Amino acid sequence: MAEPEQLNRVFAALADPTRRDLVARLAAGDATVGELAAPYAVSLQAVSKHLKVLEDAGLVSRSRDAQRRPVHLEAEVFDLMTKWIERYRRQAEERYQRLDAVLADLHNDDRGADRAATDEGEAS
Amino acid sequence: MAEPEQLNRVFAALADPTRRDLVARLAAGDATVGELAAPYAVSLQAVSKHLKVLEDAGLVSRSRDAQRRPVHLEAEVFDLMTKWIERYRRQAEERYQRLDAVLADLHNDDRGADRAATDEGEAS
DNA sequence: TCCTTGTTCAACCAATTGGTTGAGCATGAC
DNA sequence: GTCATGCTCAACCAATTGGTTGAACAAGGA
Repeated sequence: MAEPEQLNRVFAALADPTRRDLVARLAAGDATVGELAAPYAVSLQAVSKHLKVLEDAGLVSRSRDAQRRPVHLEAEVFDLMTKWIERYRRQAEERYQRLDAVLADLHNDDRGADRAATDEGEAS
Repeated sequence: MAEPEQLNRVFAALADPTRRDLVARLAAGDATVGELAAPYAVSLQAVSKHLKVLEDAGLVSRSRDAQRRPVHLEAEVFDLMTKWIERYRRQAEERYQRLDAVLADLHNDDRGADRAATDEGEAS
């Protein structure tokens, strides 16, 4: 899958609180669709749909065990997101630091100018 | 804003490639709506809507400069996402490590049993 | 073979989303 | 005041989404 398209799907998948909760519970271990659906007020079919969304995003995989379809979290996909996020956070932070440096320089120049003026005043 | 609701909005906001591109460009510095809209094929109003989604998610803020509305990236919100992601990634990784340890133990036991059996064979 | 269990598929519905266009508003320039 | 600029608001449209129910499928147990 193209990376931008996968980013679309992963972010969209995690935009739903039910799906985030599914991911949270799957981090503790694999589970079947029935087990996953039990705590929610919605139908089993709705949960099955949510799992399909997560699967299409590459966040989970499903195998087979008799009638059951155990669901497994594929945590590597998280890296795709954190890489994207960290890249721009770092860029923004570096920009702030440069801005701070410029402001600090301006401040120092001001203080330097003040001190020079004072020195001149004292000398005159 | 409640944290789950903000997570909904932030993830949903970044699920759109145009909005991710806006964030990427804003990481390089503030910009006006017109500047941001220029490279895209869509109308200025569409970009304005995208910026509203990013603003509602807390990802950008807008101030005023005469007729212009400079847009500014609020990079702190990224932390909310990375905190959520890292929590479950760590949990999943720890689980894998425990599983590896169990498998290694089983393997050692097997080798131990093999060796014991061999020893017994050799001893008998 | 038929039944039960676990799950998916299909059709439908209401709400949301991303886009459009046209009108309107805020602000500085004349 | 009038005008131009930069942007938002409102109404609308097609496509997508999250939910429903009912039917169908896959696989083990009686």
